[in-house]
Amino acid sequence: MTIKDVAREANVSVATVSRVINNVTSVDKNLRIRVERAIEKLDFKPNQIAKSLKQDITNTVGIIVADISNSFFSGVIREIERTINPEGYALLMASTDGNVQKEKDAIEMMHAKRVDGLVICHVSDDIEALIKSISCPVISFDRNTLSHIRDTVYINKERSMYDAVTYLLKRGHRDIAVISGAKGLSTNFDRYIGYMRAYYDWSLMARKEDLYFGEFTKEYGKRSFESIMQRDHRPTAIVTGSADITEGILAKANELKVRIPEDISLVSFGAISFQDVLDLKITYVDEMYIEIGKNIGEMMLSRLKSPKISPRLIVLESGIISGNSVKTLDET
Amino acid sequence: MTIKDVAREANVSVATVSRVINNVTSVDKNLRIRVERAIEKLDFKPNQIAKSLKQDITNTVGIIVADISNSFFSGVIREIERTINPEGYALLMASTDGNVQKEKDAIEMMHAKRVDGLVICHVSDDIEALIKSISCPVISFDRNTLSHIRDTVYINKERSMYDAVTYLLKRGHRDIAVISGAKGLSTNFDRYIGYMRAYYDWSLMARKEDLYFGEFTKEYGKRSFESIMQRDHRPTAIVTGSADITEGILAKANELKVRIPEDISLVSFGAISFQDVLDLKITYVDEMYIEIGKNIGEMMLSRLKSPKISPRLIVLESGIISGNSVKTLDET
DNA sequence: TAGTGACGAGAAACCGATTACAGGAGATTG
DNA sequence: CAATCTCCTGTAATCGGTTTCTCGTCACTA
Repeated sequence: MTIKDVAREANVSVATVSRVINNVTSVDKNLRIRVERAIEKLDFKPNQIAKSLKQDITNTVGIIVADISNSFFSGVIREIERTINPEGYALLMASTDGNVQKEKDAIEMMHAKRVDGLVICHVSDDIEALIKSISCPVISFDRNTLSHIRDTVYINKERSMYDAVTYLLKRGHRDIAVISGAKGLSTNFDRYIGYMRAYYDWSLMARKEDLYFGEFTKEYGKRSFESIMQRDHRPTAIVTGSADITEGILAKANELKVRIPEDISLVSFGAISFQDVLDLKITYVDEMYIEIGKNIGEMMLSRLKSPKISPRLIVLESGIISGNSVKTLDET
Repeated sequence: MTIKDVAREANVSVATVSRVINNVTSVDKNLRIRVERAIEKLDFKPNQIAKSLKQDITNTVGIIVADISNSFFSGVIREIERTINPEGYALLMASTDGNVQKEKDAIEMMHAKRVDGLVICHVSDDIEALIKSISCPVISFDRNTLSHIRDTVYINKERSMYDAVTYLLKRGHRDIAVISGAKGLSTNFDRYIGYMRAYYDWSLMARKEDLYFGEFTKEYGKRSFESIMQRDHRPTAIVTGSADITEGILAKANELKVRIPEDISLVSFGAISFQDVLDLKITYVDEMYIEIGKNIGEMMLSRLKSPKISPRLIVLESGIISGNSVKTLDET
């Protein structure tokens, strides 16, 4: 079932059929009706692949993240879809599991399939050459790409961490631990700098043993928290790097009968989904996945319309939502 | 940058380049080397679109669900991806928001893009004609498609509901409410039948006012629970249709200071993610998204290899995981 | 040495659409 | 009324690969 069959059925040329379908230039009314009848009769559906080949447009945007079942990513993706779908774009997705090779494979696959645009939350910095070699617009998110001139959307994590730590310092905490994801990610470097800057501004020395940079997982949250609880000298507060980590901490705290905030205070990056089920309201930094997704989607649409405009950087400033997971300490 | 450029650079025909790339038939060693050098030098990446057009194979599987940010769906999708990625398939996704028109659009889009296979958790039964018209294999999941002969993967929800209700009946409950999603979905019809069957077997009459069929959302869970709490004659137990609904109930119960299981017992379809944070362990029916995703992925791969074999139905039997959210009532 | 077969490489058709180009019919103008 | 212009429509090229077909070369056999 191709455009040829329709042309034969309607007794016109394939060109005319194509013109009717895309209603470009005026077509004689009678012919148009004949073609439309034929299309209906044969239940003809144009082959996008052929169209894409000729026009070099696929109406597809690729998205590469570590794990689509992570609620932050799936939230962002959902919002991107909501934004670009009305304009006719579909979403081709790939997960990397944080694996550099998989990430490279995913980028090559997206290029091979000629996506019109690519959204990526990259794991490795080793992909710049690859990205440069593919010709479509690329938007990075949740990662700072200082040196690389490219469209980017992210939350100012340095600022957020600075605010979170300052929030704790103001309430008397002087020994604050950080539990976050892999050290190599820019998003964690940003957190590190924010932490150090707050300590610097308060003329305090940070302790190396207070920095836990491992994985953005519930499991890592559990492990780190347990290890903190076994220390002789414990921090009085913890800032986590993601909602998953926070959940791990809460689970382990529940298991070990550690009370929050009585025994240790907690500030989370990202809200946990069951906030309203607990009497404990976690103080958290909003991860704003809806805003991020929307910004990415809109940026992509504008970029697809005008590829030539210079790269833009959208830095979202997030705020702290106060709960009751932080205890105010007496100054001594 | 096309295969022609490579052919010119290597001073061979395009056919030879193609043969080298796909290493089909033997190619002279010298020529092969020349071609490989040219590919490397020009950094040539074949255009999948062109290949797809000729071969009528896109190496892409489509997936259509209501909402990708729903944790059940994103979990299933992740597992599907894990299964089919190693075989070279990518995932094209579309959300429907439970909207019939969007669902139809999504199916047409998938067909236009000529996916090799399609996985769908459909909203409407009104799509059979559409599905039949597209020529690729289609797998339904989490929906019973009694009348339609098609590959299907789902959990036996009738049985699960029967077990859940029986579990409660055995513990002395005689007035059990159900809060679940839209009445029109087969998955809820199945729950309904399971519920009625249990009541029948125990020679009890079900009450119409105990059946809340609305939406699979946290919000609906809250609303329904609140309305239950305002009733004069309250049920002693609730079975929910999804983890989202359960979360809504827990949130509202926390707000209204209703204690579980002291004031009302609860059984959930699907585990909540923060089970281990609470002292309350919800008794739940495992939703088995990993098994579902894996079964779908494997079914799809086998189907893509042998399209002719007759449709298969995989019905997963789920079990009840006991917690402490159900109170045993004294028989009166 | 002529005939046969195997093998490898290039030419060209092909996939299914879009689109540049050419040409015919009818309208407009001098 | 002839020349020119417009407007449609069809023919054929095109997108970038794959694949069939054809043909030349070489080894082997009779």
